[in-house]
Amino acid sequence: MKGSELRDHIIVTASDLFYRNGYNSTGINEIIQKSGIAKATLYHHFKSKEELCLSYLKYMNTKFIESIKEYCYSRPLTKNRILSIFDYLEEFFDDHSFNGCWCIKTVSELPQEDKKIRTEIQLQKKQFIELISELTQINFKDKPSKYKESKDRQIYLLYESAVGESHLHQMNWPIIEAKNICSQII
Amino acid sequence: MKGSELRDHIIVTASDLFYRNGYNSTGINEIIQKSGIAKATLYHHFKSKEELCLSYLKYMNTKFIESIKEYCYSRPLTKNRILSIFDYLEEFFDDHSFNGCWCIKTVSELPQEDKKIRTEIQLQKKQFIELISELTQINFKDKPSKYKESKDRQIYLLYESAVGESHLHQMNWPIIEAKNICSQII
DNA sequence: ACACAAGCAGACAGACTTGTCTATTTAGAT
DNA sequence: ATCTAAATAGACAAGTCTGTCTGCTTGTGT
Repeated sequence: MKGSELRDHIIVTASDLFYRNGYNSTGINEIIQKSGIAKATLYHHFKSKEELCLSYLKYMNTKFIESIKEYCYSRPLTKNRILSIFDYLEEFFDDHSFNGCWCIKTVSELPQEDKKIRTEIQLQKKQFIELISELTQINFKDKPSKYKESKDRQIYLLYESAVGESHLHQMNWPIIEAKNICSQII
Repeated sequence: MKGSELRDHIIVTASDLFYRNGYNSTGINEIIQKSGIAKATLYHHFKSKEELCLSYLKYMNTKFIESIKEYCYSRPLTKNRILSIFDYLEEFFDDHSFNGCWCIKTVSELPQEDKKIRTEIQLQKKQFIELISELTQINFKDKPSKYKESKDRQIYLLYESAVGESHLHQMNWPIIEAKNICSQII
């Protein structure tokens, strides 16, 4: 395995563990064991566990944005296209790997002082709102831009609660209800 | 200080630390130091840190439910009364002690296997939905009970995202937008 | 063929963690 | 006044954690 491939391999392995079992509950030793690498190798590629955490968040976000984009853009360009974000979430929820929002999980485990992680997460959320904004380009066309901005944020809120609450209650009604609200406000 | 008073004192101190700095980041030694008690005393009142965690969650919930009930029931009994839950949240948000949802925070830090904590949290959320249901008794009166149940859950979702996202972004627009949506669907 | 970078295994430091235990003192109830 | 239960301080066990370091092996480019 070449250097950069190995780095990615570590990120994938660590991401799976962080997302499934939590950041603090996942030790460096577990990561190197599951990755099949030496500890010195890990610290050769990442200067600290926190840097690995940042890579984990970025990896999850990249995968998510690419995947949901592909899913939603394959839908017909109508006012209802935005609703497909909830269909995407339902498929993700049914997947055994679903474990809620990695941003919320991670931020909950870290002290507030950790600015690097917090700004990365806020960046990711902004990026997601931007995606929503693209998906609603056909909606709210004759309304002022302030209005659209507000609507996009509202849809974002609905999606976020659908993720968090479906995970918390281990049921899919939050996704269905969030989609219902969304169809009312678009 | 009498026995039960001391127990409550420990819970209050621990709750402040857990909520502010996180469950895993708060050690037993910090709790006893801030409480001004001996370690053996803590373990006399709580058999483990997990039991103290459960007391923390119950304490936060009791305080919250009592406080929001008092706030909302003082509002006139109209269809808009339910909107006051967002006004309550805004006041809580402006308070320096606001740090998001303790349930989400705690569940994010614990392994999934921890059933005791998870069921307590699901219980608290059900209790909160029940409170919403009381506040919307005047709304949806002529609709079937299934319809009201659905609406109550939707309002619950809006409140939850308002809590989580206002905390994440450190801004109050999620509260305002959630309230806006709510006023549209009631 | 040789050099250098990157991998390996794992010991180790040092700082944390929860929970137990001993030994002593305090305070309230009968 | 005496007895019992609960408080105190703090050492300690047994384990966790991250990150560093040494010594050795492998593989690739020139």
